[in-house]
Parts: sequence; structure tokens; C-alpha cells
Amino acid sequence: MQDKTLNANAQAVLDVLRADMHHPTAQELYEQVRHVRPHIGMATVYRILHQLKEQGMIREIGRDLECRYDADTGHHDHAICTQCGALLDVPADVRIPQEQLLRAAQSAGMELSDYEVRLYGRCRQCTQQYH
Amino acid sequence: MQDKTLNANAQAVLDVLRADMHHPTAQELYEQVRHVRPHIGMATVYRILHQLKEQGMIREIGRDLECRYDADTGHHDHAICTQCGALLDVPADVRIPQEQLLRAAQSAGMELSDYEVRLYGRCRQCTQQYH
DNA sequence: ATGGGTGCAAATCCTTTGCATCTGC
DNA sequence: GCAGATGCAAAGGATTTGCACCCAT
Repeated sequence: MQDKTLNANAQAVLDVLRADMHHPTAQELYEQVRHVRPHIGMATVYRILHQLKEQGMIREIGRDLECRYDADTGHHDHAICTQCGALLDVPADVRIPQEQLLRAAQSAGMELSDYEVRLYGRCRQCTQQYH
Repeated sequence: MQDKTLNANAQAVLDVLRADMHHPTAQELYEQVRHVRPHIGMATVYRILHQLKEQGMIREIGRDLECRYDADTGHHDHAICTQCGALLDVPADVRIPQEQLLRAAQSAGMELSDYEVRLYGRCRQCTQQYH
């Protein structure tokens, strides 16, 4: 698929990403894209990734600005504000039947030891602030 | 609660973390702990956090080594290997009823826009490798 | 000639490590 | 004294930014 709004570099990044099912890191993408566009720089790859994400064409997984700590080691879900970055506990956890978790883990070939549900959206403050 | 295996610095970090319901970052913890132990250094805070985590007394949230990218913007769950760091798609997604998600989001005061289920464990390779 | 896109290098942010010093036993 | 813990500073890895340059318009 081609997108007229993308220049050659951006198209190359998108093509490589679409062809790679392994959720590459920026570094891995950079190395692959260089086969096609040898002069591209890391900074450009990052700029393009942000731009593609902005346009909703790709998704970032596991970007966390910094690590947070929690003295409550019991299982509970977390809500993350996409606007201010707040990380909140979810009082009314989502309940997922054990056998569904196991089935999902099995489908990925994973020996399950834990899981986490993350809810993304805007927290109360941010919702009120911008009506 | 006091733990005899902890020294004064570690106890101070744990106390502060237990008193702070906001999932502080290491930086925030450091600043608070300094009120009690003015000479403590950042490195010590990190060392203690690792140690506490090792002992299962605290939990890290949202630690990701690096950011990964995905051209599939549709909703799907992810499985993360705690041993090798592999990030896999989960073919048989966990299904959570919409109204349960909304109820959970509401309990946290969050305007829900997206969610993610993360399964943690050992991937097939790692499971086989160390039987 | 003008503006956006680019590469490079330097800067930044969070975290870890090396190392000399300090501490309690 | 000795082993472990500590502070400081430097290193490290991922990402971002500043800036001069280049190219198509």
C-alpha cells in the first residue's frame, strides 16, 4: 500500500515495518531501512516514526517515559492518562476468566506467569481541563 | 510494617513508597526519601528498588527496555517474555466485555479510549531451553 | 530564494556501573 | 580489619534536538 502523503524515506520505513512481524525496535528498523536508503539517519527514522504514529498509521508498544514503583504487589489493573501521563490504580479491576488467559497465552506459545490490563484515556483532571 | 532484613535506607525507601499511592518514579522517591535520609544518593535508591523487587516486596510498572513499533494498529494483545524480552502478538485475544471495560475505566475516573492486555511469562524458546 | 526535510553531532533523560570511602561488627 | 553498603561521578542506551545544508519548488 502506498500513501501519497509520505515521502520516500517515510514510505521505506513504513514498508519495512509492515513486512516485519517481529515488532522491531527503532534501531532494528533503522538497520533494515538502510538497505533501501543507505543515507538515512537515526534521527530521521525517529522523526518518521513519530509522524506515522501521529497519523495513526503505526502503533508504539511499550513506550514508558520512566519506571514507576508500587508497593502493592497484588494483581491490579492500571489506567494511564495519555495526556498527562498519570498512572492510576483501577479500583474495579477487569475480571478475565483464568481459562481465557491460559488459552490466550497458549496461542502465543507462552508459559503464563502474570498479566496486566492497561486502560488508556484521559484522567479526570485532563477531561475537566479541556471540557 | 518493619522488616529486619532491611537496613535504614531500604526501610526508608519502602516506607515512603508505601505511603505514596501515586506510583512515584525513582526520581520522586529519591526526593521524598531525602527528607528522611539527606545523604542518600540516587544510585542507592535504584539499588534498593532492585533489591526490594527481587524480594517481591514491590513491583515495577511500565519498565520497558526500548520502544517497539507495530504497523498493525488494530487492537490485539501482546505477550512479553520475561526472560529474553521477546514481544509477541497473541493470536487468540482475551475478550473483555465492553461494559466491564467501561466500568473499570469509570472506577478510575478515566475516559477510556483504548486498552491493552499484556501477558507475561516465558516464550516457547526460553521454556524449551531451560526445560 | 524559500521552506521543508535531512544527516550529523551534541544534548537529554533515565538507569547502571566503577570505584574509593565509610560503616558496623 | 573486613565485608557489605554508600555516594559520587562517569558511563550507558534510547531518544530528542540544534543546526547547517540540500533540494524541489
